[in-house]
Amino acid sequence: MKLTLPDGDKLEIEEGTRVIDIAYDIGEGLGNATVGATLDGELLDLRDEVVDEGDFEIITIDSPRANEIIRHTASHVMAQAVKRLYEDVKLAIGPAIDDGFYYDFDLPKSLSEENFAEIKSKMEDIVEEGYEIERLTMDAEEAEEYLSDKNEKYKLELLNEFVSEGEKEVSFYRQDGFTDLCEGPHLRDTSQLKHFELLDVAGAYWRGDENNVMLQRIYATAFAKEKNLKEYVQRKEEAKERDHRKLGPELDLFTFHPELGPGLVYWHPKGTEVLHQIKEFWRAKHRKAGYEFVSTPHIGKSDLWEKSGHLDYFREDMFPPMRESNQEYFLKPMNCPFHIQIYQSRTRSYRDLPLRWAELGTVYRHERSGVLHGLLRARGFTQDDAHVITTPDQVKEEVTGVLNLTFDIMSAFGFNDYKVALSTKPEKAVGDAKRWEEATEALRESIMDLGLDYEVEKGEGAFYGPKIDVHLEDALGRFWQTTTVQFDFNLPERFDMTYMGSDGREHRPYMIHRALMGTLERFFGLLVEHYKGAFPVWLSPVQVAVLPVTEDNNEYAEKVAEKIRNEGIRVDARTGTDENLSREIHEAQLEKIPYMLVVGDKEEETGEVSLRLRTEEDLGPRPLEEFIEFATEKIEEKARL
RNA sequence: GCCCGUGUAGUUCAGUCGGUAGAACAUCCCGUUGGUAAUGGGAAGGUCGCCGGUUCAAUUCCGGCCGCGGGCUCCA
Repeated sequence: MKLTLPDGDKLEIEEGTRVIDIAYDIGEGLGNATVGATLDGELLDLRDEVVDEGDFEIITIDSPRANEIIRHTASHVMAQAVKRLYEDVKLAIGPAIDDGFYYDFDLPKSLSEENFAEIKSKMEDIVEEGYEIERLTMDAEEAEEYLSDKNEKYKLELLNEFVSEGEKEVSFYRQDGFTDLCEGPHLRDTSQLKHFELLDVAGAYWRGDENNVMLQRIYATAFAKEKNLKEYVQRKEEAKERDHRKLGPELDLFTFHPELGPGLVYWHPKGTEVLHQIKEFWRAKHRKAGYEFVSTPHIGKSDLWEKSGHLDYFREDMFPPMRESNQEYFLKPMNCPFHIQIYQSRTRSYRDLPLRWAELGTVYRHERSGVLHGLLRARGFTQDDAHVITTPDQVKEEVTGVLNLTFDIMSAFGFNDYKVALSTKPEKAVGDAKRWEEATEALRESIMDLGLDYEVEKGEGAFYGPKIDVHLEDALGRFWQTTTVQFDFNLPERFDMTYMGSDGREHRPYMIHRALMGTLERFFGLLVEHYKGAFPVWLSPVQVAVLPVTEDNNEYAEKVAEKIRNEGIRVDARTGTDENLSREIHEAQLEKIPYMLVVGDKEEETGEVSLRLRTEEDLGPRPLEEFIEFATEKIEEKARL
């Protein structure tokens, strides 16, 4: 049989030849460097026998795909180290993940970061001792006996599952005395493991189920080159620097006051200014896209939530009710039932559709205490919510419209890379099959029409309808879920929404929930991290700081500021302080104010201002009018600076 | 909600092997009128997260609760 090599050459091999033997066949150097291979993109262990034809590529320790293998082996080495160190350790699972790997253990001792040094040092021993890693296979019975002997109850559970899935044989990997039920792939030798770091210890439920016991998980990472490990650590530090929970209070944008209610945001004047800019922009874009705006109450009687089904299915996530005489009122966790009331206020005709109703609706959800995370996961938040109510034949066009609007808005914030996910019908679902199919197809076709790459998340849709989620990539290459476009077959049914068709009969409309930025809080948080607090001029709470050189220039500074303010630009004259210029610049710099105007005797004489950017560039003096023109233009075009 | 960690001035942190605490920055006051990232001096500021227990004495030891952080689960 033939394999196609990366350079296009065909390699004739005998079926069942091992990866490592193929590598040596190509060249001895390559053979020595081999840690695995890919066949049509699938990762193979170096010990695997190749039985299919396809695109074949050898992986050496330096290739990007090698990380997966390195980390998998690193997780075994870590597990072995933990077993060497502590009593009564049972192994659960230890896979490679995106940025590293982890291993889940069950042991009586509770692990903490203080133990990292000794674990790492034992790992280094195992690396130094340089054990060959061998693979062995056992049939189900043998394996069961072996694992029972070792008292590895979690591994036994996994084994039983494999067997019930029809596996006759399972593989183990062994280095020194350490043997682990494992599919691989792995390195050839523990000495190939060079650069690794333990990162965190955390709890994790066995099999991810909160009804199961909690295991102890150690997160760690490993790389082929020290340089890459350092870069990774740096990236983590950079992310810490950008953390909106640190920058928010530092830049006087917002605070939390947990003693007065965890997960509830207090927006300071500067944060509120930024928020207003975002909202104004959002409104303008929606108006242009043919949306109308609605405003609805924050609370509603229990009848409403009973009818919507929230009290049955969402109650845990709602704040407890407030009572008024013998009635219960609930804070809204969603806006939809209210929008439906507006729809129901009169008989709707097919001529009215589509309706596109948007509201920056503030909702409250009683999120479980452990999940709160600054602005990204709060208990009170504002959705940039809208409901699109359409006839069946308008569905696709409406979805396309929503996606276009999304990308239009996002590009203004400098987001141009996305991941799109289409989630299909889950096992437990309401609504008829035909509607599910139509809606899912409409979503799919819209994505295709826009030429977007997307992934299908099978069965991941909500019980009430399929959805599209969009994840944005930020300046640090991290992805954030923002946009969601969801069909709802449940609420129109529950509220018996109808419209009069051209045939004179009542029809059930399609309803689409959509939030483009997701929630303003979350979006704001991600903007802070994306920009590292240095908002583009149009968003900056203070766009210009006027800095007098001495107090004698205060009057001129005020005059300059007034002229700028009259042009609608947000400006702050720093005349209330007698600090020297360097100090004023230092402070404006820390506040990340885009433009600093230095005004001293020289400027006062000529009616000029000296412009300094927050990027530390001194652009020198220019007439005030010229600066105003410059700034206005930058704001207009939504420039970064 | 669960596991681990953690909680000292506005902020970042030190400290007390049980005798009620200290620095830097920020704040306020005084002096300096300074030309592109921190002027000098002084003052004020903390029931050491909350409640309970042990003790002559608790910020320190023990227990409970709350919050925060890293994860897990959850996000109809």
